[in-house]
Amino acid sequence: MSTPLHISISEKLRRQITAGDYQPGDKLPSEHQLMERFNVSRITVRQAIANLVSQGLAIAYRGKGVFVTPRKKVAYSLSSPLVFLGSDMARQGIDFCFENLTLDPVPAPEPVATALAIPPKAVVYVQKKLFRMDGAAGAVDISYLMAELGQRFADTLAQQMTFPTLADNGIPIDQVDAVIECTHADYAMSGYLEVPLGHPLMVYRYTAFSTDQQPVLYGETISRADRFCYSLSTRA
Amino acid sequence: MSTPLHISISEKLRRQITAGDYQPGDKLPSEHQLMERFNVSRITVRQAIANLVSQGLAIAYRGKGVFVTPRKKVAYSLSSPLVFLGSDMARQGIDFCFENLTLDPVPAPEPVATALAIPPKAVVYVQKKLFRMDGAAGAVDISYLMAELGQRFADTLAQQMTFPTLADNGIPIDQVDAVIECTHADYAMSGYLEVPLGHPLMVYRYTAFSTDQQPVLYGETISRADRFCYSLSTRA
DNA sequence: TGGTTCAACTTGTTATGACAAGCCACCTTA
DNA sequence: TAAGGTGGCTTGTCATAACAAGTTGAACCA
Repeated sequence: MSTPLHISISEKLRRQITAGDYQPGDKLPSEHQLMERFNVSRITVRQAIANLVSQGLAIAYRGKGVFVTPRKKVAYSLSSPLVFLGSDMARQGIDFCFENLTLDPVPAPEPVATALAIPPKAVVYVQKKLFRMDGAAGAVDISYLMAELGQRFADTLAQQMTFPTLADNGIPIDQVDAVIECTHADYAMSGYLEVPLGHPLMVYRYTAFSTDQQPVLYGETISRADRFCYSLSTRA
Repeated sequence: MSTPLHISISEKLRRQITAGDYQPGDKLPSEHQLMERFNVSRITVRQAIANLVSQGLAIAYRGKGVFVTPRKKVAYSLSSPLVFLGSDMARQGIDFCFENLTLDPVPAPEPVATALAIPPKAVVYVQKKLFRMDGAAGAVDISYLMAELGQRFADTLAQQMTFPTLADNGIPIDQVDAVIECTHADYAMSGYLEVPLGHPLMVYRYTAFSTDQQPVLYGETISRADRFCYSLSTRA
């Protein structure tokens, strides 16, 4: 066997997890128990557990133990971006709500100004929202809205999602250009989303256009990659 | 200071990276040099480097050193999934090619049978392809093709992408349903994609339908999350 | 000059040992 | 009974040590 010990141990545990010997939420044997079971040093056991954690299969709590991570992901449909996110969640049996963190006028940063086709440092409204799924923090949305719209709908935006707010006031969104990528939690995000530093995140970066092809809204939805996925359907 | 040594060291290095002291592609100091610079043990240095790697900022190669990860990501457009992937790459100035790893008839695993609406264990053709961008392994595609199609086009499939092969033979793809999610490299994928275990990956899991609404192809494109992102445009 | 060998340098694996720090249940005490 | 402390469990941090294995370039030989 030229495969490292810690690999063969973490693979053995992985198979036990996927086979159902350890259910989501179950506690794995302690490091000491694994040392005896596999007759290896603690370093090797810890490396094996680190492998599982880095693969998103387990999560360790100091003083408590290592637990199998719950599995199910929530799908966010991209096929019709105008749908209220909450209804998407409700259809999957998830209790969805959002918290308005901030809503302020600021000078537009460079990428925002480019996306919205306005001069750099022109005033835009930036809104930070925290999305909760079944009570747990799941995603943060940071969106930049054209100044006149932000000012006009400030009260509503704090309580209702952005797309419905705009649509209700005669500004339907016609097109959304977006990019999906993967990043890691920095210090700020690890605080918002209650995850460790470096935890994998998905970023949905979008620019929304109104019916007259004018960019109206630019933003990023940053979500826990272990909780979220995106679904879409494309036709020729 | 109650923050662990390895955290403060990796944060120091992270700041140097983001400040540009170490450019993308640059080699970081060796473990030995970092031990002397910070006056700590090798365990601590290795933990600090592991932090950077888990945050996607660096990548380690045995015998060579630790390097700052290159930053630019290649965008894969999802708006028209029928486009030949290579032309997407070429437009971004990327040299694209693929290697046929395997192409074999196998009994369909359960999720494949469900997606293709065939009985479990019915024969399908599974093809593994390795995508190379500028020579470096960037993505693996594992696709399952209905048996009669796999048998008919086996020779062509080893040299040409699947969608063009089907289209050239009168089987155009009309609709693609897909899910995008984030996972981590297991042992097999870390070998294919030349990344460390646990490296973040993006999965594009698709079912392609022909014009008669019949599922024809099911598969997963698994790509390095530090190299790839997905772009899409949706209309109301 | 061309090819091979080898030494030095890199990261990877693994052991042993020690203490810190978080969590929890049990036991003592008021 | 209720409050608080304590001990034993857990994972986290960090040191020293040794060898394995991949990479590279310089020295050597043909």
